[in-house]
Amino acid sequence: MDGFQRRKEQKKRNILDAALTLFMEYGISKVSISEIAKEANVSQVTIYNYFESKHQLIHDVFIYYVDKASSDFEKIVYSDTPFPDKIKKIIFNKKEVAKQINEEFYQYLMKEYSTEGNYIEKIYVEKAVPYFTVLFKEGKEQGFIDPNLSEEAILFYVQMLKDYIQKEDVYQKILPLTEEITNIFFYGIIGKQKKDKE
Amino acid sequence: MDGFQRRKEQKKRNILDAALTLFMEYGISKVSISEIAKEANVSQVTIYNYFESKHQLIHDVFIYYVDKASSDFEKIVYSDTPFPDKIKKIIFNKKEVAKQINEEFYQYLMKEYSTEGNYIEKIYVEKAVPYFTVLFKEGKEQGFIDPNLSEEAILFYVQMLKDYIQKEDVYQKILPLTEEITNIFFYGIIGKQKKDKE
Amino acid sequence: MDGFQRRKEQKKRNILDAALTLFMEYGISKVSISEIAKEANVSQVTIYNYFESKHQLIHDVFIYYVDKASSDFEKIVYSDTPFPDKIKKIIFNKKEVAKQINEEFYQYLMKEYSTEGNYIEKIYVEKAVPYFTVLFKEGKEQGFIDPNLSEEAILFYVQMLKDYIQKEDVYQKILPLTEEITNIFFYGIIGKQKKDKE
Amino acid sequence: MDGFQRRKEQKKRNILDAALTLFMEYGISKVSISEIAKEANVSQVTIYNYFESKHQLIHDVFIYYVDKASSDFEKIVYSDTPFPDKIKKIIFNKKEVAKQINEEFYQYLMKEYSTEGNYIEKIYVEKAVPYFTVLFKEGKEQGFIDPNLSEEAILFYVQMLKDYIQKEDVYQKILPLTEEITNIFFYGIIGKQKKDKE
DNA sequence: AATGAATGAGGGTTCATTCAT
DNA sequence: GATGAATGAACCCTCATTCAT
Repeated sequence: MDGFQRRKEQKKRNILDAALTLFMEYGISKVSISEIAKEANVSQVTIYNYFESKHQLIHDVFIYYVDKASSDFEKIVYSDTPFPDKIKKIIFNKKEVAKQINEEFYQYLMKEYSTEGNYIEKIYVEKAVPYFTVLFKEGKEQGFIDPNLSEEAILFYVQMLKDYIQKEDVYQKILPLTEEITNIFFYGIIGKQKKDKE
Repeated sequence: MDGFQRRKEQKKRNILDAALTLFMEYGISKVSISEIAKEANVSQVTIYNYFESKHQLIHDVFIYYVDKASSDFEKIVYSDTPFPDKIKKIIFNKKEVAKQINEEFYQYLMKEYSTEGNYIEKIYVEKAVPYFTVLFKEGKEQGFIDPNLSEEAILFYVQMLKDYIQKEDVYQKILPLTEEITNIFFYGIIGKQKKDKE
Repeated sequence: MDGFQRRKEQKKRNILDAALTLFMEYGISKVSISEIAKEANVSQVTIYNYFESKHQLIHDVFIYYVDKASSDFEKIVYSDTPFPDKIKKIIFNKKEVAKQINEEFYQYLMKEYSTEGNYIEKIYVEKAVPYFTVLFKEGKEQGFIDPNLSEEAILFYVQMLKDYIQKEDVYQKILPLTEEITNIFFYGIIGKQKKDKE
Repeated sequence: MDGFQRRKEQKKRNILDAALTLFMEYGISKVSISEIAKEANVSQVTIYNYFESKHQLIHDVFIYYVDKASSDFEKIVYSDTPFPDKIKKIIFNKKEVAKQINEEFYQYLMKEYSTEGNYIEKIYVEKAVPYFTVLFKEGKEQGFIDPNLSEEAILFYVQMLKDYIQKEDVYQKILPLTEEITNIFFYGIIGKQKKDKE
């Protein structure tokens, strides 16, 4: 990739970054192309030169986001850390993805692309799910996960916790409860039971 | 309340209903005053006569919504049903509130009102939390809830499950996992452990 | 029609007039909604309140124009004037329609509506052709028109002359040739031939 | 002209051809520089290197067009064909110019250049009129044209028929009327009269 | 000479809100 | 009190044109 290409890619990334930041902060429909342009220090038209339409930009930002996020997953999953800590990190560590993803972002994509054969879903599954699979296998082997539980159910559960906690307003309130939440996750609301003869 | 008043109140409710329906279906920013007016069979200006601005309308719709929702809670909490079924109902039963509440609705309010000293939060706490308290007390007495768990933690957990599952797209996917999800909620991902001497 | 209605209709006509004037002067694509708004002394949005889109406005302007034009035809056809003078008037008299119709106007409509089953064509035929028929019958009876000529052919011919001469730039140049053009129309380029025994 | 020059000229022609094609198909204002660039396989800037502005490009395309068209005239006029057939060819033969010229093209030039002392007019007169003159002389000598008719009048008449028939939509409708139209052109709407003692 | 990248100006359209009746 | 009519501001997008390489 020569200098031209590199600078071009850089600018594209600038725009994607600016858009991602704004989308996550204010939602999608509240953010105008002109605001993104200002944030990225380019003209509106430049954005249109790189992305055909706002729709397309949103789509590309999503891909960009999923890429980033799944690469963070990967690091955690293959890191040299005890299983429970990995889970904690995934659920609670906001640093893992630069910032939270605004819910509208997800909603928008789900709606807009629902006609395209769950394209979004497909991408997500391809990129992120494999790492989860590896993680859950580890969890089961080490006795942290009930072997009777399906991968889908656990995936849903982790996803939910993660997504929910990512929300700015929730995050603040939940911080002091981290330990408790983790416990519920592992042992349920009924609490840790003594094992036989333990 | 005389006839005039009553008719006036009725019209106000019509508008609130129309707005709520549309907000939940399409999100807030996608719904225009003109659409609400059409749905409620009044003129746009009539809406302004009752509610100062779109902002104010949204706010009032939220109050209206919370009222409705908490009344549903109340019924469940005080119903003659085993504790686990109450929980299931709260988490999974979509009927409890007419339709799902669009996420943007929540987000919008959280953001718009965050400056107003968590006004929304206050309302929610006042209306809905008391019922949860009653419910959790019951749960602890019957041994379904670890007595060491704080009310906040459980509340958060229930809320999260409930909110998340309310999402249209999630709901469909989760249906077959209902049993498993419930199990995780009660016993954690580690699964049901045998109690001593049980 | 009460006062409200009348004023509304009046405003609609103002807009149609403004649009017609501008379209005929500058063509369709060169005229922006904002210019029409300025010319009609209303805001852009008002135009959108009356006409759904620029497309629709153009369409309505066309109907408006055809109505006006055919009413002018009617007057000429049923007036108490010798046949040749009627023809002359139709072809040369610009006053008959306020101003010339810009060619792009016609083209635009033809293209845009070609999918709608020649809607434009239908309107034109309904409104204007009947008067031509009356006129040609008169011409044939009085021996001014070769009885072997089909109505279509003559209609085409008159139309063409009329349209062509309506063009601003052509009109100026043609004025001194009026007599000659009329002669060619009646007697062809071969000129007036003596009739038998005349 | 060396190789450089020749290649340069070729590229210029490519651009002119591309522009002419597109203008005739879609009109002038609907065609963007970027589309012309794509059609001609050059960059937008290259177009600006050869032609100062879109305005200038349009102008040059017109010259290019008139050149082409008048060369077609020339061939017909000097061909070995009876006079009436030459006329027919000129009026009805679309092949003579690659495709019809979009009306807007003509209009645009007429308007834009009207301030420049009828520059367009001048070019047209210089290039095309001389051939018409030759033709009409032939017509008069052979008795096909009334010797009392001025050249201007006949020129106008032929031009008009030609232009009008060139229109795509008109052309289709007129085809079955060719014979009749020709007759009207030669003998007028009054029809062929018997000559004395004929 | 040729191009990819960038842009100011402007176009059609929608929206929350106000005016006038 | 209720409404039809009107609007300023903003949005997405396109275009002719220029900059930088």
